[in-house]
Amino acid sequence: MPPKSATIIDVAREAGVSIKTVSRVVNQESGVHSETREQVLQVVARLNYRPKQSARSLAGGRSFLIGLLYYDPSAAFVGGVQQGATLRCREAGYHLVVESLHNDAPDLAMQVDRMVSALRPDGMILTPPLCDNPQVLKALRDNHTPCVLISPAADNPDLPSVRMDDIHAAEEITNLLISLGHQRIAIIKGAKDQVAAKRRHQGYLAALKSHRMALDKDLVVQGDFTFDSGVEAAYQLLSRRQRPTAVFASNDDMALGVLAAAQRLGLAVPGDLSIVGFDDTPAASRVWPPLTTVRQPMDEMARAAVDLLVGGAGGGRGDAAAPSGAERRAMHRVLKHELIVRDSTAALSAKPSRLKKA
Amino acid sequence: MPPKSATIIDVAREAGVSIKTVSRVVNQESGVHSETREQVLQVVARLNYRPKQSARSLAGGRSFLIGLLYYDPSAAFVGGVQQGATLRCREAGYHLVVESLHNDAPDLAMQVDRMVSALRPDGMILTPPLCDNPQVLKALRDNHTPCVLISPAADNPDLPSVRMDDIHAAEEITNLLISLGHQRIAIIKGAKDQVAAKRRHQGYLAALKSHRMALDKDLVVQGDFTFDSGVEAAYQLLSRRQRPTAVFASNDDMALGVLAAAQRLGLAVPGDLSIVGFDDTPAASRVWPPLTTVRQPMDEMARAAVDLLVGGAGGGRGDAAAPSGAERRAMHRVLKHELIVRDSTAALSAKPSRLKKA
DNA sequence: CTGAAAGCGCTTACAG
DNA sequence: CTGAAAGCGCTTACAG
Repeated sequence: MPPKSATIIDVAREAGVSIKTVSRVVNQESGVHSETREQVLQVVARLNYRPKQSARSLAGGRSFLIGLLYYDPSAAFVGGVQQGATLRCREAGYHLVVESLHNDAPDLAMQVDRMVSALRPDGMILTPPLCDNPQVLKALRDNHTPCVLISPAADNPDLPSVRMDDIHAAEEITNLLISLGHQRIAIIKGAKDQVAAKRRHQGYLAALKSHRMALDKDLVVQGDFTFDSGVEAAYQLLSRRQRPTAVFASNDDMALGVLAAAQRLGLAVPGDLSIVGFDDTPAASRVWPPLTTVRQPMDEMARAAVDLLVGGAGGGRGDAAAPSGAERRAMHRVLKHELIVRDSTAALSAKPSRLKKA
Repeated sequence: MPPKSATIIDVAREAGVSIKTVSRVVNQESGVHSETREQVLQVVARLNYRPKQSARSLAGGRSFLIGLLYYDPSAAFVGGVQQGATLRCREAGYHLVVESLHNDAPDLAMQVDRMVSALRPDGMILTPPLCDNPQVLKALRDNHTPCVLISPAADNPDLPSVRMDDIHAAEEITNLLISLGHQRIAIIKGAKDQVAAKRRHQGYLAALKSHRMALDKDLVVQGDFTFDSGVEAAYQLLSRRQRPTAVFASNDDMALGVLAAAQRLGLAVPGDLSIVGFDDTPAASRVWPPLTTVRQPMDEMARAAVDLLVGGAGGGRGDAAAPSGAERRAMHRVLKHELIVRDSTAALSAKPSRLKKA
């Protein structure tokens, strides 16, 4: 027989106070005599009392649950987001419920609705591409569930968001290549329908422009963020009569593809070709040479998202009054990224080597 | 004002029945007249009624929550386990709460206790190394929380578990190398304190033995499952006067390290050296050549774990009667792995090439 | 096959 | 600074 665990009534009885006072102490409300508080705290410890989420939730309307919705579980950022979110949730006394959703499921809205109306999470964290999915957003709004968007395609005026500055990061990493003496710097663009792809391309263009370097259309190739598209793009690029001496792949998976292709072609990296990626995925540091890339502050972004949700920032309820300017700024946080310089980049060598046969 | 969502009372009123009958229909209990059932179902649909988890949990003692505890979020298997678990949970009407824990945190037991006594999950899924941590197990037992261990070091007679057969998988992949004509097959062992490392080593030895191949101690090197340890082990191995022609790294991260080292030394893979790993991590197929490896059926393992928990298999309560033989077998499931043959392995070439200079 | 009552363990709103 | 009462929305026993 599971010996029933202590309830608030047990604590109240033992401490000789009302349950309301126990509740006050446990919830750290002010206005309790410090002696009374101590008294209660001791009994709480002795009985190992822990308020039950279901009872608090039913009575108080707060579930102490935060939801995390994601699509592709293997996407570079999901792991980081989840890690940051669980940790921050624990600190704040919340718990993280995760749900893996297909972005194009026909019953997507219903799946979200089911989860939200059953669990009543106090907030929801959405990752791309779900954070840009109108169906998901509507289901959440209909249920009056606050949410925070991680790296949305566009800042939604009504919904708080957290992201990094893709444009500047891309500009910086391109600048790094330029500062190493590279003139023929190719870019492999990401999936057409993803805004991150567009922003990184913009950053690349900005870097060239600020150095008054002409854009060579031959050095711009379309990819789709997959390893295979990186391989293919690399073959295109490296078969040109005038090879690029550096490639900026819009994410690590594609950069890994470029590296693989270069190796097959017998090109030395970084000797014959410098390569940079974006994301700092686990694989980026498990190849040789390890990739120079950009680390997205995923965990910090997730922590910030949790803070927005539990901190009573209150944004995203959908029925709130129009936010003021300052509120708007607090609602859209941009976090600092980090340039990770490793061994896949080097100064342009004086005389580029010939293609060795593969 | 959030328009209050429908409660069981609303449904009962509209359908002209008692709330108990609504409860029966919603919970799919038998013994309701089919006309009544239809009637209720219609109202449920019209009002978009969904029972609230907190109320069900408080009244019924079931939370419809399953917990997943993990340590290293970047560990190869965590992603797969989580994916399988969320999906199966959704099918079963449950939700997955995740928690990232440090295996050596001083307050580990308390962290587990806090989560469990607050949330009262109906079951808990434990991944290595937490599934072998006595503190964690004790905290769960004290709270009478059923749990399932994923790939535990040893089968616990009282606790259900799900795992794959590491020994046979290692034997098979070693056999693959042997069948390709390799005679000098090195192994890089995994972390000393992990049972998977030991089992894979056993499988390697079994394969050699069944082919009456002598064990060359020089070809057995200690690693610790990290990329760096793979690099280091490879340098040791490849600097021997008699190089191995194939390497079995006990996991993909180390195999990637071997690949990186081989490339630095100017060895062709698989031409000069065949490499196999274990895990089928994302990175394994994002390098060139892609790695031959073993896929662990993580998602299926997680699904099986959820089934054991919600299927009322009832194991793991810690206060149950001693299980019978058949029960014991059902409690310890072993799932089928898969050999993934890619391009990092090839038949032994007639004349091994010399070391090119790096 | 159906229902009336009690109760799960908390918080809210109100009093004092 | 503290407490008595009501109620959150369900399920569990129990009746019939």
